[in-house]
Amino acid sequence: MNGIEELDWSLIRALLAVAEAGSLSAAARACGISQPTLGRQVAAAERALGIAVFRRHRLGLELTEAGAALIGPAREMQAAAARLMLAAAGRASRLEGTVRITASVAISQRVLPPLLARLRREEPGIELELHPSDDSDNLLYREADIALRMYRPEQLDVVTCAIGEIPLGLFAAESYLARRGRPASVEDLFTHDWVGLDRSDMLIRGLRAMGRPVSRGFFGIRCDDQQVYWRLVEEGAGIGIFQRPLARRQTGLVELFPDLPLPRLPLWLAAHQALRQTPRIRRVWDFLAAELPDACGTRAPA
Amino acid sequence: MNGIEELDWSLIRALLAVAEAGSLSAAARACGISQPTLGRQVAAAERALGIAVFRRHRLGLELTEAGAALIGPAREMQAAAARLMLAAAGRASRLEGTVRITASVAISQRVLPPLLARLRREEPGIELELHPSDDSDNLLYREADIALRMYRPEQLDVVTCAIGEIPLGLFAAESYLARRGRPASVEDLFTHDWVGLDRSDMLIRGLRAMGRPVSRGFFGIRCDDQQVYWRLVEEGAGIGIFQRPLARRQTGLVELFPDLPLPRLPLWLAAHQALRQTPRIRRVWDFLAAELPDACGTRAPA
DNA sequence: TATATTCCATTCATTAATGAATGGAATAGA
DNA sequence: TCTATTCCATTCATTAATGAATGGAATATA
Repeated sequence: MNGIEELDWSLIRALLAVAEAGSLSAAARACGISQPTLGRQVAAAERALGIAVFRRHRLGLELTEAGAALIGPAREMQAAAARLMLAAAGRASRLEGTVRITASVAISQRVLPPLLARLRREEPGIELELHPSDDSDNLLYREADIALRMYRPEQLDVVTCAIGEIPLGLFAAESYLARRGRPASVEDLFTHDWVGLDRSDMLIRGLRAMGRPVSRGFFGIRCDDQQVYWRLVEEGAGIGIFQRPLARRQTGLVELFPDLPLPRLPLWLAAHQALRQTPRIRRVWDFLAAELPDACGTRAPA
Repeated sequence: MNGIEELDWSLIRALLAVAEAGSLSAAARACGISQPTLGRQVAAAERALGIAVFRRHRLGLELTEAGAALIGPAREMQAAAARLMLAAAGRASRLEGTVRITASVAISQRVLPPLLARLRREEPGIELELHPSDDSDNLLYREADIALRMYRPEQLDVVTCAIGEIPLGLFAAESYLARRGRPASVEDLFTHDWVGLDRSDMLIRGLRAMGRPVSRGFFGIRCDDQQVYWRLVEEGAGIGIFQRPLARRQTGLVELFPDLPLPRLPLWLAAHQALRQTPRIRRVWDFLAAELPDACGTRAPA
């Protein structure tokens, strides 16, 4: 290739990865290649372009002024590449390839495994990647094809489907109740130990809506990590609030005041509009839309 | 690399090259790689994208409908890559690297060698590529950094510099004149044999402007290839018209009627605007702008 | 001060990509 | 009908790219 088309486009992508990650090692990890390889690719790009794109220092690589001038076009290539791949995905007709799903940690652990196992049996050509995450970051576009979210994503170009509302319930471990006694009334509930959340104010807002304003200090122990939250309640650290259908499957947990009106968690399925036309993603979407209401207990028993 | 950034960008370029060339072999030649390699790259891209980008048939590869949807984004990547490389070239500060020059065959052979040899001695860090071509295709953007043209390029973004006008002269070989006698008058000229051009009508137009309209058949022998044209006249095939300064350096050729008013050939230097700011290209440009008027005889003797 | 961590750069063995050579198919022209 | 040409696809040897391992430097921490 002659003239200005000499530069291998893959090298441009290497430049962009390093510019974004700030170091060879971090960029190499993100790209799934080795650090020496990426270093060589950056060096090759610099030789081909005739400029120093980065300054090397201990904590990584920093764009030179000349290098910074390349980032705009590199990003445009990236966006165009994304469009190309979306266009191709929209034309793929086989039920093959990878579908990446992101969902909360709780749902990833307690709802999706049996469903996805079944889906794999029904569609052996479709490979599934499950990314548990409680981050509310918008992962949808870059790292997942389908997202399960407890709020309605409002990003442009994203298609959403309401699965239902997940009922919540108060639960305590049998060991806790054996030690502290079972709350005799709703008022009594608030004399007990609770497990709370650290940075999230979800529980505080929920209790305020019940007419019970509390502060962070009300929760003697707090943790945002859902897995750890479950373990704390299971071990008798206090009363916790869970998605009722999931907690009812957990032995050793007792529901308190099942008829107490608690807020419900909405559950939405989301996918990028263009990707959703891809047969494999369409298949997974339809499967989840059909199966999740029952699996999450969002549908009243018939 | 996760998500939609999985596809090696170099494969996209391969797709584009084949889409534009219409066959693996032609695209491979244009890219300077082998046909099997390109075939593999296209196959790898098709596998990664999960669609058939091309239909193979005897005379090459034809875009499928799905493949055609990819060309827009691929072209956008190409444009962005070009912008990136222009940005980099504008930041290169060393007098190093390759400069590609295109000029007519005659000038490439008879004018530029001594000049470029000298430039190489003055600037050993600059590598030069010379592409002789009589094509009036716009090669400027893709295959050459600097072009010498006998017309003023009017493409947008191209900077031009007038070098001067090359005087033309009528010449014949001594052997021809020994055999046919020297033309006694201008009228006598037209009873002689002439070497003409095949597809180009330049000579016909020139003679018409002299009040001597002739048809193609007036030239008993015709060839568009400049090298062959020279050889034919040298071998005594007939009278030819040449750039006077170049022909005067050729032993064995005699100029006829030096005072006969003939059209003159304009000579222009052209470069892409953004590229011309690159130090090495700037250096070559300045050198040629300074040296070419004398070398081509476009400047009147002081 | 010693240890741990993270970074980039280099070496060497392994793997992947490439190109030369070849074959088969289709078409045009003598 | 035979030959020449151009195309894509395949095989095998060669070359280039890659990754594991390693080393040195800089910084933070016990």
